[in-house]
Amino acid sequence: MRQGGEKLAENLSVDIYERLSLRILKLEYAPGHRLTEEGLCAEFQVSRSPVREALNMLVQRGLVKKNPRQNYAVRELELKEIRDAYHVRLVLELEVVSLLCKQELDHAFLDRLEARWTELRDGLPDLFIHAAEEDEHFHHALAEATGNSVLAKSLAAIDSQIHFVRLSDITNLERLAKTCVDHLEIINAVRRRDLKNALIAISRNIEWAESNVEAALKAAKGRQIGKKTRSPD
Amino acid sequence: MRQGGEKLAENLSVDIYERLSLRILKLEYAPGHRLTEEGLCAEFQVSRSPVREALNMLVQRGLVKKNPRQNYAVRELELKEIRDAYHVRLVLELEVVSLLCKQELDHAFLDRLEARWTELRDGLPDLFIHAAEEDEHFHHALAEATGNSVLAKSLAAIDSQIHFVRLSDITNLERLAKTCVDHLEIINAVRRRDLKNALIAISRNIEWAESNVEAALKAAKGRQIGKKTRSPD
DNA sequence: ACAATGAAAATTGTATACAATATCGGCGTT
DNA sequence: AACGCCGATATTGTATACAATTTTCATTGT
Repeated sequence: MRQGGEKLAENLSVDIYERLSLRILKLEYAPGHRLTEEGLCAEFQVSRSPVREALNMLVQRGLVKKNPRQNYAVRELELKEIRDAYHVRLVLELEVVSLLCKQELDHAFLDRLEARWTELRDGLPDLFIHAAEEDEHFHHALAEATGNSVLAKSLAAIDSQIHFVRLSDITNLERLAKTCVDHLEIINAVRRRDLKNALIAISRNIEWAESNVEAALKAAKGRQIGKKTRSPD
Repeated sequence: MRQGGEKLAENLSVDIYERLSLRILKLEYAPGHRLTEEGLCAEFQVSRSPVREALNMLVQRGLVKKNPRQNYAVRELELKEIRDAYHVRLVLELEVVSLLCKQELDHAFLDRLEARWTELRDGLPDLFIHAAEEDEHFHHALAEATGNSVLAKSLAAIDSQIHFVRLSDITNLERLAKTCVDHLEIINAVRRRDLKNALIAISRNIEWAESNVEAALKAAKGRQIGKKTRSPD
Protein backbone atom coordinates (compact mmCIF):
# COMPACT_ATOMS: atom_id res chain seq x y z
CA MET A 1 0.00 0.00 0.00
CA ARG A 2 2.85 2.33 0.73
CA GLN A 3 3.22 4.50 -2.28
CA GLY A 4 6.54 5.89 -3.30
CA GLY A 5 9.72 6.41 -1.42
CA GLU A 6 8.21 8.21 1.53
CA LYS A 7 9.40 6.81 4.78
CA LEU A 8 6.97 7.22 7.59
CA ALA A 9 9.31 5.70 10.08
CA GLU A 10 7.27 4.17 12.85
CA ASN A 11 10.59 3.49 14.45
CA LEU A 12 14.13 4.13 13.38
CA SER A 13 15.32 0.53 13.53
CA VAL A 14 12.82 -0.69 11.01
CA ASP A 15 13.34 2.32 8.85
CA ILE A 16 17.09 1.86 8.70
CA TYR A 17 16.64 -1.85 8.21
CA GLU A 18 14.41 -1.29 5.22
CA ARG A 19 16.66 1.28 3.67
CA LEU A 20 19.77 -0.84 4.07
CA SER A 21 17.87 -3.90 2.94
CA LEU A 22 16.79 -2.18 -0.24
CA ARG A 23 20.29 -0.95 -0.92
CA ILE A 24 21.72 -4.42 -0.54
CA LEU A 25 19.04 -6.09 -2.61
CA LYS A 26 19.58 -3.53 -5.32
CA LEU A 27 23.26 -4.41 -5.17
CA GLU A 28 24.22 -0.83 -4.51
CA TYR A 29 27.04 -2.00 -2.32
CA ALA A 30 30.09 -3.73 -3.66
CA PRO A 31 30.15 -7.34 -2.50
CA GLY A 32 31.84 -7.62 0.83
CA HIS A 33 31.44 -3.93 1.54
CA ARG A 34 32.13 -3.34 5.16
CA LEU A 35 29.57 -1.69 7.39
CA THR A 36 30.32 -0.16 10.76
CA GLU A 37 27.84 0.92 13.35
CA GLU A 38 29.40 4.31 13.81
CA GLY A 39 29.55 4.89 10.07
CA LEU A 40 25.85 4.20 9.68
CA CYS A 41 25.12 6.36 12.70
CA ALA A 42 26.82 9.26 10.99
CA GLU A 43 25.04 8.60 7.73
CA PHE A 44 21.55 8.30 9.16
CA GLN A 45 22.10 10.76 11.99
CA VAL A 46 20.90 8.44 14.70
CA SER A 47 22.43 6.67 17.64
CA ARG A 48 23.90 3.22 17.64
CA SER A 49 20.84 1.54 19.15
CA PRO A 50 18.59 1.56 16.09
CA VAL A 51 21.53 1.00 13.76
CA ARG A 52 22.54 -2.03 15.73
CA GLU A 53 19.04 -3.42 15.69
CA ALA A 54 18.83 -2.90 11.95
CA LEU A 55 22.14 -4.69 11.44
CA ASN A 56 21.01 -7.57 13.59
CA MET A 57 17.88 -7.90 11.48
CA LEU A 58 19.97 -7.89 8.33
CA VAL A 59 22.24 -10.56 9.76
CA GLN A 60 19.25 -12.67 10.74
CA ARG A 61 17.84 -12.33 7.27
CA GLY A 62 21.18 -13.25 5.76
CA LEU A 63 21.85 -10.03 3.91
CA VAL A 64 24.74 -9.04 6.10
CA LYS A 65 27.44 -11.29 7.41
CA LYS A 66 29.02 -10.89 10.78
CA ASN A 67 32.68 -11.72 10.56
CA PRO A 68 34.64 -13.68 13.12
CA ARG A 69 36.68 -10.64 13.91
CA GLN A 70 33.52 -8.85 14.83
CA ASN A 71 32.56 -6.61 12.03
CA TYR A 72 29.76 -6.44 9.50
CA ALA A 73 30.04 -6.95 5.76
CA VAL A 74 27.45 -6.94 3.01
CA ARG A 75 26.98 -10.49 1.93
CA GLU A 76 27.86 -11.26 -1.65
CA LEU A 77 24.84 -12.07 -3.73
CA GLU A 78 25.81 -14.92 -6.00
CA LEU A 79 24.00 -15.70 -9.17
CA LYS A 80 23.80 -19.29 -8.04
CA GLU A 81 22.05 -18.25 -4.89
CA ILE A 82 19.33 -16.52 -6.89
CA ARG A 83 18.89 -19.63 -8.97
CA ASP A 84 18.72 -21.71 -5.81
CA ALA A 85 16.12 -19.40 -4.37
CA TYR A 86 13.98 -19.67 -7.48
CA HIS A 87 14.34 -23.41 -7.36
CA VAL A 88 13.07 -23.59 -3.81
CA ARG A 89 10.38 -21.10 -4.59
CA LEU A 90 9.12 -23.25 -7.43
CA VAL A 91 9.03 -26.30 -5.20
CA LEU A 92 7.02 -24.47 -2.59
CA GLU A 93 4.66 -22.79 -5.01
CA LEU A 94 3.93 -26.08 -6.69
CA GLU A 95 2.90 -27.34 -3.30
CA VAL A 96 0.75 -24.26 -2.83
CA VAL A 97 -1.31 -24.87 -5.94
CA SER A 98 -1.44 -28.59 -5.23
CA LEU A 99 -2.93 -27.88 -1.85
CA LEU A 100 -5.34 -25.32 -3.24
CA CYS A 101 -6.59 -27.76 -5.85
CA LYS A 102 -7.23 -30.32 -3.16
CA GLN A 103 -8.93 -28.34 -0.45
CA GLU A 104 -12.09 -26.42 0.00
CA LEU A 105 -11.91 -23.09 -1.76
CA ASP A 106 -12.88 -19.60 -0.77
CA HIS A 107 -14.54 -18.56 -3.97
CA ALA A 108 -14.98 -14.97 -2.88
CA PHE A 109 -11.24 -14.80 -2.44
CA LEU A 110 -10.60 -16.17 -5.91
CA ASP A 111 -13.15 -13.75 -7.33
CA ARG A 112 -11.40 -10.79 -5.80
CA LEU A 113 -8.06 -11.97 -7.06
CA GLU A 114 -9.39 -12.55 -10.55
CA ALA A 115 -11.09 -9.17 -10.65
CA ARG A 116 -7.90 -7.51 -9.60
CA TRP A 117 -5.75 -9.15 -12.22
CA THR A 118 -8.29 -8.70 -14.95
CA GLU A 119 -8.29 -5.04 -14.10
CA LEU A 120 -4.51 -4.93 -14.15
CA ARG A 121 -4.34 -6.76 -17.45
CA ASP A 122 -6.79 -4.48 -19.20
CA GLY A 123 -5.36 -1.22 -17.99
CA LEU A 124 -1.87 -2.47 -18.39
CA PRO A 125 0.71 0.21 -18.75
CA ASP A 126 -0.91 2.67 -16.38
CA LEU A 127 -2.16 0.50 -13.57
CA PHE A 128 1.03 -1.40 -13.18
CA ILE A 129 3.04 1.11 -11.27
CA HIS A 130 3.44 -1.20 -8.36
CA ALA A 131 3.93 -4.36 -10.33
CA ALA A 132 6.42 -5.86 -7.95
CA GLU A 133 4.14 -5.41 -4.96
CA GLU A 134 1.14 -6.73 -6.85
CA ASP A 135 3.06 -9.77 -7.93
CA GLU A 136 4.33 -10.47 -4.45
CA HIS A 137 0.86 -9.95 -3.07
CA PHE A 138 -0.59 -12.45 -5.51
CA HIS A 139 1.80 -15.20 -4.64
CA HIS A 140 1.63 -14.47 -0.95
CA ALA A 141 -2.16 -14.46 -1.02
CA LEU A 142 -2.22 -17.85 -2.67
CA ALA A 143 0.18 -19.24 -0.11
CA GLU A 144 -1.89 -17.87 2.75
CA ALA A 145 -5.01 -19.31 1.21
CA THR A 146 -3.65 -22.81 1.71
CA GLY A 147 -4.03 -22.27 5.42
CA ASN A 148 -0.47 -23.48 5.99
CA SER A 149 1.16 -20.50 7.61
CA VAL A 150 4.55 -22.16 7.74
CA LEU A 151 4.45 -22.66 4.02
CA ALA A 152 3.47 -19.04 3.53
CA LYS A 153 6.22 -17.85 5.80
CA SER A 154 8.84 -19.98 4.13
CA LEU A 155 7.86 -18.57 0.79
CA ALA A 156 7.93 -15.06 2.15
CA ALA A 157 11.46 -15.62 3.36
CA ILE A 158 12.52 -16.75 -0.10
CA ASP A 159 10.76 -13.84 -1.72
CA SER A 160 12.60 -11.35 0.42
CA GLN A 161 15.82 -12.63 -1.09
CA ILE A 162 14.77 -12.12 -4.67
CA HIS A 163 12.78 -8.98 -4.13
CA PHE A 164 15.16 -6.85 -6.13
CA VAL A 165 14.65 -8.96 -9.22
CA ARG A 166 11.01 -8.06 -9.21
CA LEU A 167 11.94 -4.45 -8.79
CA SER A 168 14.06 -4.74 -11.89
CA ASP A 169 11.24 -6.24 -13.88
CA ILE A 170 8.64 -3.57 -13.57
CA THR A 171 9.79 -1.78 -16.71
CA ASN A 172 9.34 -4.75 -18.96
CA LEU A 173 5.88 -4.53 -20.48
CA GLU A 174 5.95 -7.91 -22.14
CA ARG A 175 6.75 -9.48 -18.81
CA LEU A 176 3.84 -7.74 -17.17
CA ALA A 177 1.40 -8.95 -19.80
CA LYS A 178 2.61 -12.50 -19.43
CA THR A 179 2.38 -12.25 -15.68
CA CYS A 180 -1.26 -11.22 -15.91
CA VAL A 181 -2.10 -14.07 -18.24
CA ASP A 182 -0.28 -16.56 -16.05
CA HIS A 183 -1.91 -15.36 -12.89
CA LEU A 184 -5.39 -15.43 -14.35
CA GLU A 185 -4.75 -18.91 -15.63
CA ILE A 186 -3.52 -20.03 -12.26
CA ILE A 187 -6.62 -18.63 -10.60
CA ASN A 188 -8.96 -20.35 -12.99
CA ALA A 189 -7.12 -23.64 -12.97
CA VAL A 190 -7.33 -23.65 -9.20
CA ARG A 191 -11.00 -22.79 -9.34
CA ARG A 192 -11.60 -25.71 -11.66
CA ARG A 193 -9.36 -27.86 -9.48
CA ASP A 194 -7.39 -28.53 -12.61
CA LEU A 195 -4.15 -29.48 -10.93
CA LYS A 196 -2.27 -30.29 -14.08
CA ASN A 197 -2.78 -26.94 -15.72
CA ALA A 198 -2.34 -25.10 -12.47
CA LEU A 199 1.08 -26.66 -12.11
CA ILE A 200 1.94 -25.85 -15.69
CA ALA A 201 0.88 -22.24 -15.26
CA ILE A 202 2.74 -21.68 -12.03
CA SER A 203 5.83 -23.36 -13.39
CA ARG A 204 5.79 -21.22 -16.47
CA ASN A 205 5.23 -18.10 -14.42
CA ILE A 206 8.11 -18.75 -12.06
CA GLU A 207 10.54 -20.20 -14.57
CA TRP A 208 9.96 -17.35 -16.91
CA ALA A 209 10.59 -14.96 -14.08
CA GLU A 210 13.82 -16.71 -13.31
CA SER A 211 14.92 -16.47 -16.90
CA ASN A 212 15.00 -12.72 -16.42
CA VAL A 213 17.12 -12.91 -13.35
CA GLU A 214 20.55 -13.21 -14.81
CA ALA A 215 20.20 -10.20 -17.04
CA ALA A 216 18.75 -8.16 -14.21
CA LEU A 217 21.49 -9.26 -11.87
CA LYS A 218 24.25 -8.50 -14.30
CA ALA A 219 22.77 -5.13 -15.08
CA ALA A 220 22.54 -4.39 -11.40
CA LYS A 221 26.10 -5.48 -10.81
CA GLY A 222 27.14 -3.06 -13.50
CA ARG A 223 25.54 -0.25 -11.56
CA GLN A 224 27.25 -1.28 -8.37
CA ILE A 225 28.70 1.50 -6.32
CA GLY A 226 32.31 0.95 -5.49
CA LYS A 227 32.53 1.80 -1.84
CA LYS A 228 34.50 -0.90 -0.17
CA THR A 229 35.35 1.67 2.42
CA ARG A 230 33.72 5.00 2.79
CA SER A 231 36.96 6.84 2.06
CA PRO A 232 39.08 4.46 0.00
CA ASP A 233 42.53 5.46 1.21
CA MET B 1 28.96 -30.37 20.39
CA ARG B 2 27.94 -28.45 23.43
CA GLN B 3 27.30 -30.99 26.11
CA GLY B 4 25.02 -30.30 28.98
CA GLY B 5 23.56 -27.12 30.31
CA GLU B 6 26.81 -25.22 30.65
CA LYS B 7 26.59 -21.82 29.10
CA LEU B 8 29.87 -20.56 27.75
CA ALA B 9 28.30 -17.29 26.77
CA GLU B 10 30.34 -15.77 24.02
CA ASN B 11 27.98 -12.88 24.35
CA LEU B 12 24.98 -12.29 26.49
CA SER B 13 22.49 -11.66 23.72
CA VAL B 14 22.98 -15.05 22.13
CA ASP B 15 23.03 -16.74 25.48
CA ILE B 16 19.75 -15.23 26.56
CA TYR B 17 18.27 -15.89 23.16
CA GLU B 18 19.14 -19.54 23.38
CA ARG B 19 17.84 -19.94 26.87
CA LEU B 20 14.56 -18.23 26.11
CA SER B 21 14.29 -20.08 22.84
CA LEU B 22 14.65 -23.41 24.57
CA ARG B 23 12.12 -22.47 27.19
CA ILE B 24 9.59 -21.49 24.59
CA LEU B 25 10.19 -24.55 22.42
CA LYS B 26 9.81 -26.75 25.45
CA LEU B 27 6.53 -24.97 26.09
CA GLU B 28 7.59 -23.95 29.55
CA TYR B 29 5.66 -20.75 29.20
CA ALA B 30 1.93 -20.61 29.09
CA PRO B 31 0.76 -19.53 25.65
CA GLY B 32 0.58 -15.80 25.45
CA HIS B 33 2.81 -15.34 28.47
CA ARG B 34 3.95 -11.79 28.61
CA LEU B 35 7.63 -10.91 28.61
CA THR B 36 9.01 -7.55 29.59
CA GLU B 37 12.51 -6.28 29.04
CA GLU B 38 12.94 -5.17 32.61
CA GLY B 39 11.61 -8.43 33.93
CA LEU B 40 14.13 -10.44 31.95
CA CYS B 41 16.86 -8.03 32.99
CA ALA B 42 16.10 -8.79 36.59
CA GLU B 43 15.97 -12.52 35.96
CA PHE B 44 19.23 -12.76 34.01
CA GLN B 45 20.96 -9.99 35.87
CA VAL B 46 21.97 -8.07 32.77
CA SER B 47 21.08 -4.77 31.20
CA ARG B 48 18.36 -4.15 28.68
CA SER B 49 20.70 -4.17 25.66
CA PRO B 50 21.32 -7.91 25.42
CA VAL B 51 17.79 -8.71 26.55
CA ARG B 52 16.41 -6.52 23.83
CA GLU B 53 18.59 -8.12 21.21
CA ALA B 54 17.53 -11.56 22.33
CA LEU B 55 13.88 -10.57 22.16
CA ASN B 56 14.35 -9.16 18.68
CA MET B 57 15.89 -12.44 17.58
CA LEU B 58 12.98 -14.33 19.04
CA VAL B 59 10.54 -12.06 17.26
CA GLN B 60 12.40 -12.52 14.00
CA ARG B 61 12.29 -16.25 14.44
CA GLY B 62 8.60 -16.09 15.22
CA LEU B 63 8.75 -17.44 18.74
CA VAL B 64 7.72 -14.19 20.33
CA LYS B 65 5.10 -11.77 19.17
CA LYS B 66 5.54 -8.07 19.55
CA ASN B 67 2.60 -5.81 19.99
CA PRO B 68 3.72 -2.50 18.60
CA ARG B 69 4.84 -0.07 21.21
CA GLN B 70 3.41 -2.21 23.93
CA ASN B 71 4.85 -5.51 24.92
CA TYR B 72 6.20 -8.92 24.05
CA ALA B 73 4.25 -12.15 24.35
CA VAL B 74 5.23 -15.75 23.88
CA ARG B 75 3.62 -16.93 20.72
CA GLU B 76 1.16 -19.73 21.07
CA LEU B 77 2.40 -22.95 19.53
CA GLU B 78 -0.54 -24.53 17.81
CA LEU B 79 -0.72 -28.18 16.99
CA LYS B 80 -1.71 -27.22 13.50
CA GLU B 81 1.42 -25.19 13.11
CA ILE B 82 3.55 -28.20 13.93
CA ARG B 83 1.68 -30.23 11.38
CA ASP B 84 2.14 -27.47 8.84
CA ALA B 85 5.83 -27.35 9.59
CA TYR B 86 6.17 -31.10 9.07
CA HIS B 87 4.26 -30.79 5.85
CA VAL B 88 6.63 -28.17 4.49
CA ARG B 89 9.57 -30.10 5.78
CA LEU B 90 8.47 -33.19 3.90
CA VAL B 91 8.07 -31.20 0.70
CA LEU B 92 11.55 -29.77 1.04
CA GLU B 93 13.22 -33.01 2.05
CA LEU B 94 11.64 -34.82 -0.87
CA GLU B 95 13.26 -32.23 -3.06
CA VAL B 96 16.54 -32.80 -1.28
CA VAL B 97 16.66 -36.49 -2.06
CA SER B 98 15.38 -35.88 -5.58
CA LEU B 99 18.26 -33.53 -6.19
CA LEU B 100 20.74 -35.87 -4.60
CA CYS B 101 19.62 -38.75 -6.79
CA LYS B 102 20.05 -36.60 -9.85
CA GLN B 103 23.38 -34.95 -9.28
CA GLU B 104 26.97 -35.99 -8.94
CA LEU B 105 27.59 -37.54 -5.56
CA ASP B 106 30.33 -37.11 -3.04
CA HIS B 107 30.84 -40.74 -2.16
CA ALA B 108 33.24 -40.00 0.64
CA PHE B 109 30.50 -37.92 2.23
CA LEU B 110 27.98 -40.73 1.93
CA ASP B 111 30.52 -43.16 3.33
CA ARG B 112 31.09 -41.05 6.40
CA LEU B 113 27.37 -40.68 6.92
CA GLU B 114 26.76 -44.37 6.54
CA ALA B 115 29.59 -45.27 8.88
CA ARG B 116 28.21 -42.91 11.46
CA TRP B 117 24.71 -44.27 11.38
CA THR B 118 25.84 -47.85 11.27
CA GLU B 119 27.82 -47.15 14.37
CA LEU B 120 24.84 -45.51 16.01
CA ARG B 121 22.54 -48.36 15.06
CA ASP B 122 24.82 -51.04 16.44
CA GLY B 123 25.63 -49.36 19.70
CA LEU B 124 22.14 -48.15 20.10
CA PRO B 125 21.12 -47.33 23.62
CA ASP B 126 24.48 -45.97 24.70
CA LEU B 127 25.64 -43.99 21.72
CA PHE B 128 22.42 -42.17 21.25
CA ILE B 129 22.71 -39.62 23.93
CA HIS B 130 22.53 -36.78 21.50
CA ALA B 131 19.93 -38.29 19.23
CA ALA B 132 18.23 -35.05 18.45
CA GLU B 133 21.45 -33.39 17.37
CA GLU B 134 22.48 -36.41 15.33
CA ASP B 135 19.14 -36.47 13.59
CA GLU B 136 19.23 -32.79 12.82
CA HIS B 137 22.78 -33.11 11.62
CA PHE B 138 21.83 -35.91 9.26
CA HIS B 139 19.04 -34.03 7.59
CA HIS B 140 20.99 -30.83 7.50
CA ALA B 141 24.01 -32.57 5.97
CA LEU B 142 21.85 -34.05 3.22
CA ALA B 143 20.36 -30.67 2.48
CA GLU B 144 23.78 -29.05 2.31
CA ALA B 145 24.99 -31.82 0.04
CA THR B 146 22.54 -30.72 -2.61
CA GLY B 147 24.58 -27.59 -3.00
CA ASN B 148 21.43 -25.48 -2.76
CA SER B 149 22.11 -23.31 0.25
CA VAL B 150 18.71 -21.66 0.11
CA LEU B 151 17.08 -25.03 0.35
CA ALA B 152 19.28 -25.95 3.28
CA LYS B 153 18.54 -22.70 5.02
CA SER B 154 14.81 -23.00 4.49
CA LEU B 155 14.87 -26.44 6.00
CA ALA B 156 16.95 -25.22 8.91
CA ALA B 157 14.36 -22.55 9.59
CA ILE B 158 11.62 -25.16 9.68
CA ASP B 159 13.67 -27.42 11.90
CA SER B 160 14.18 -24.71 14.45
CA GLN B 161 10.43 -24.61 14.89
CA ILE B 162 10.07 -28.30 15.62
CA HIS B 163 13.28 -28.71 17.52
CA PHE B 164 11.53 -29.46 20.77
CA VAL B 165 9.73 -32.42 19.27
CA ARG B 166 13.04 -34.07 18.60
CA LEU B 167 14.09 -33.32 22.11
CA SER B 168 11.02 -35.18 23.31
CA ASP B 169 11.77 -38.17 21.18
CA ILE B 170 15.21 -39.09 22.42
CA THR B 171 13.87 -41.41 25.09
CA ASN B 172 11.95 -43.62 22.73
CA LEU B 173 14.20 -46.53 21.80
CA GLU B 174 11.96 -47.94 19.13
CA ARG B 175 11.95 -44.58 17.44
CA LEU B 176 15.71 -44.44 17.49
CA ALA B 177 16.06 -47.85 15.90
CA LYS B 178 13.63 -46.94 13.17
CA THR B 179 15.45 -43.71 12.59
CA CYS B 180 18.71 -45.54 12.07
CA VAL B 181 17.16 -47.95 9.62
CA ASP B 182 15.48 -45.16 7.72
CA HIS B 183 18.60 -43.08 7.54
CA LEU B 184 20.74 -45.95 6.33
CA GLU B 185 18.16 -46.78 3.73
CA ILE B 186 18.03 -43.19 2.57
CA ILE B 187 21.80 -43.11 2.25
CA ASN B 188 21.92 -46.27 0.24
CA ALA B 189 19.00 -45.41 -1.97
CA VAL B 190 20.68 -42.12 -2.78
CA ARG B 191 23.93 -43.89 -3.47
CA ARG B 192 22.16 -46.23 -5.89
CA ARG B 193 20.29 -43.24 -7.32
CA ASP B 194 17.16 -45.15 -6.51
CA LEU B 195 14.83 -42.18 -6.39
CA LYS B 196 11.70 -44.17 -5.74
CA ASN B 197 12.94 -45.90 -2.63
CA ALA B 198 14.73 -42.80 -1.42
CA LEU B 199 11.45 -40.93 -1.52
CA ILE B 200 9.69 -43.75 0.25
CA ALA B 201 12.30 -43.89 2.97
CA ILE B 202 12.40 -40.17 3.60
CA SER B 203 8.60 -39.99 3.62
CA ARG B 204 8.38 -42.79 6.10
CA ASN B 205 11.03 -41.23 8.27
CA ILE B 206 9.41 -37.84 8.40
CA GLU B 207 5.82 -38.97 8.58
CA TRP B 208 6.61 -41.37 11.34
CA ALA B 209 8.32 -38.57 13.18
CA GLU B 210 5.27 -36.41 12.79
CA SER B 211 3.06 -39.15 14.14
CA ASN B 212 4.88 -38.72 17.43
CA VAL B 213 4.36 -35.01 17.51
CA GLU B 214 0.90 -34.78 18.91
CA ALA B 215 1.63 -36.97 21.88
CA ALA B 216 4.83 -35.10 22.59
CA LEU B 217 3.10 -31.77 22.27
CA LYS B 218 0.25 -32.73 24.52
CA ALA B 219 2.64 -34.12 27.08
CA ALA B 220 4.61 -30.92 26.95
CA LYS B 221 1.51 -28.83 27.31
CA GLY B 222 0.66 -30.84 30.39
CA ARG B 223 3.98 -29.86 31.90
CA GLN B 224 3.41 -26.25 31.09
CA ILE B 225 4.30 -23.86 33.82
CA GLY B 226 1.50 -21.49 34.61
CA LYS B 227 3.26 -18.20 34.76
CA LYS B 228 1.16 -15.75 32.90
CA THR B 229 2.77 -13.16 35.08
CA ARG B 230 5.75 -13.71 37.27
CA SER B 231 3.68 -13.16 40.40
CA PRO B 232 0.17 -14.30 39.58
CA ASP B 233 -2.00 -11.92 41.56
C1' DA C 1 -22.49 4.63 42.28
C1' DC C 2 -20.57 5.31 37.85
C1' DA C 3 -18.10 7.55 34.45
C1' DA C 4 -14.72 10.77 32.90
C1' DT C 5 -10.40 12.74 33.54
C1' DG C 6 -5.77 13.27 34.82
C1' DA C 7 -1.66 11.97 37.06
C1' DA C 8 1.55 8.33 38.09
C1' DA C 9 3.56 4.09 36.82
C1' DA C 10 5.09 0.93 33.51
C1' DT C 11 7.19 -0.06 29.23
C1' DT C 12 9.42 0.45 25.03
C1' DG C 13 12.30 3.59 21.76
C1' DT C 14 16.49 6.16 21.47
C1' DA C 15 20.83 8.27 22.92
C1' DT C 16 25.09 8.17 25.22
C1' DA C 17 28.71 6.51 28.18
C1' DC C 18 31.77 2.94 29.49
C1' DA C 19 34.24 -1.66 28.89
C1' DA C 20 36.60 -5.14 26.37
C1' DT C 21 39.01 -6.60 22.58
C1' DA C 22 41.07 -6.70 18.20
C1' DT C 23 43.68 -4.20 14.63
C1' DC C 24 47.20 -1.31 13.04
C1' DG C 25 51.24 1.44 13.24
C1' DG C 26 55.30 3.31 15.35
C1' DC C 27 59.34 2.76 17.84
C1' DG C 28 63.15 0.50 19.54
C1' DT C 29 66.35 -3.33 19.64
C1' DT C 30 69.27 -6.64 17.48
C1' DA D 1 66.93 -3.55 7.79
C1' DA D 2 63.87 -6.81 10.00
C1' DC D 3 61.46 -8.37 13.79
C1' DG D 4 58.91 -7.87 17.88
C1' DC D 5 56.82 -5.39 21.46
C1' DC D 6 53.78 -1.89 23.05
C1' DG D 7 50.47 1.63 22.79
C1' DA D 8 46.90 4.16 20.17
C1' DT D 9 42.86 3.58 17.64
C1' DA D 10 38.88 1.53 15.95
C1' DT D 11 34.94 -1.28 16.76
C1' DT D 12 31.74 -3.96 18.98
C1' DG D 13 29.48 -5.54 23.59
C1' DT D 14 27.12 -3.86 27.58
C1' DA D 15 25.18 -0.61 30.87
C1' DT D 16 22.59 3.33 31.92
C1' DA D 17 20.09 7.58 31.23
C1' DC D 18 16.47 10.02 28.99
C1' DA D 19 12.19 10.50 25.99
C1' DA D 20 7.77 9.20 24.47
C1' DT D 21 3.75 6.69 24.90
C1' DT D 22 0.57 3.65 26.77
C1' DT D 23 -1.76 1.70 30.63
C1' DT D 24 -3.50 1.79 35.19
C1' DC D 25 -5.74 3.59 38.83
C1' DA D 26 -7.39 6.93 41.85
C1' DT D 27 -9.96 11.07 42.31
C1' DT D 28 -13.62 13.96 41.32
C1' DG D 29 -17.86 15.50 39.42
C1' DT D 30 -22.56 14.37 38.13
